[in-house]
Amino acid sequence: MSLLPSATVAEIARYDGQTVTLAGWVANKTEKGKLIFLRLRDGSGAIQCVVFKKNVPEATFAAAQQLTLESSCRVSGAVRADARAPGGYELDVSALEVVQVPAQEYPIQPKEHGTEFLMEHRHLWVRSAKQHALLRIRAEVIAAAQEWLNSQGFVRYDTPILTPVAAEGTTNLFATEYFDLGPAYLAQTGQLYVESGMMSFGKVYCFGPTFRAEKSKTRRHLTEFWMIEPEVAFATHEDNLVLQENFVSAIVQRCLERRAEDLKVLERDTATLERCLPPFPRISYDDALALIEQNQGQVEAATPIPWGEDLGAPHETLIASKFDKPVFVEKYPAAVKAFYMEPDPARPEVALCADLLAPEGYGEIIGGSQRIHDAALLEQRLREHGLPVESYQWYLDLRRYGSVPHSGFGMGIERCTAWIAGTHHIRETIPFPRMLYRIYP
RNA sequence: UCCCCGAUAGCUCAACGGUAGAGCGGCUGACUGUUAAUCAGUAGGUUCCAGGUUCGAAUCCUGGUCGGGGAGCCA
Repeated sequence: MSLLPSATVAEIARYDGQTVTLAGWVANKTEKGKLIFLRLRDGSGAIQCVVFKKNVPEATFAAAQQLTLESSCRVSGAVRADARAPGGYELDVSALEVVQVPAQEYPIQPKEHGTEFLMEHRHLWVRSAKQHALLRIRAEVIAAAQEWLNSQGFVRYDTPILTPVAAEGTTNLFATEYFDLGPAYLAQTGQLYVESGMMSFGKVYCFGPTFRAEKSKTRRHLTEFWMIEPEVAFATHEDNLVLQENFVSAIVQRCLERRAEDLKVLERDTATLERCLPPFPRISYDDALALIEQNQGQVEAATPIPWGEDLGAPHETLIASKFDKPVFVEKYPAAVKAFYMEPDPARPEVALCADLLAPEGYGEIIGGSQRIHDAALLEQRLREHGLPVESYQWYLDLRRYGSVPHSGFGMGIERCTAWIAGTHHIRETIPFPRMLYRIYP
């Protein structure tokens, strides 16, 4: 015997006139004497179920009266199109099987709550309509990203989460003891490892959680976030930018196609998303400095900076505000960037790198570069950054045996989702966000 | 690590040194079209913690705890 429903709310229209059994949770209930309205949520959507006292046995009506918010139940009845019902269809209930009525009142009410309260109840909050829509969009972003790369001939190549050394510096790492082999660190990128796969398969990507012990307390930061990192052999910096704009556009367009309902729930203005088609505008770091100079005062704290200094968050906001599509900022001073970035042959003081800034102030969603493919230069950079060259021998090997120019990038799933969904804070784009002052639940 | 803000009923908040309050939610009752229903009734408090000032502290002061926003850094 199965307890599975015979239909889902998402496909209710095809059952018009038929009797079906739905299974789910009570999202809302209104009693009106001999009439009870239940809004039933089944994971695929929500539908209004109507219980008339005269249409059901006394015990069934009594059971319906007992239901409270988030009670679980199985409901049978005839599907009927009704203009009065939200969603266009409702269920005329003929039978009701209560699975559980909570002993205590469900904490989250259909009204305003504070952030702290909601975060404390994150395990329940994910049932709410807005969170449901947001997490569905996250799932779509992930599926779209992987399926698009697969369709382009990429091979998924999983990189380790426990690593012996730091890729981008040592201060922002979570450490743990690894048996008798000393400290191990949670990966803050899969990039170095994925480069080995690039030499094996040509086009690869890794996808998984990454960890940064940064004491960041902003709406753009999590200590644990998910990143997808493609890497391509023989790809130059230029090729890399083309790949990124095609990749991001494909993800956005797929969300527009398949998650229109969820974007509507979130009241997302989709106009800027629809414009998100290649090519994306590109400006150099030098142009960015000029742009900041010309527009000072427009964004608070976006004050002019001397050449060689990295852009801050307010600067990125100002730059992004000048474009109606994602914009690449390329060729940063090599000194402020990671050790593995290839210098521009025409101007060795800048790196062949780019950040992709999302429109509307959602910040940097991609960071990428062409990688150094010369073993001697790479080793020199390791030394300049004070990194232990012995630990990077395997990484240097990649440049000793058939080295080729290659490029890649990393896209943050949460930041990308926050932008597409139009959510202010990225903590809502992952089921259980990990932040500086929160690890529960 | 630094700067700013906050903590009062289950939730969202008010109470300007002088009796601890409202709305929502809960519970009880009424209602055949509700969409976060409406109406009537009802229960519900260690005002984050510790100390201080004062005749008197939710309110002022000091320290702490927890949380929120931002910076730096990054995706």
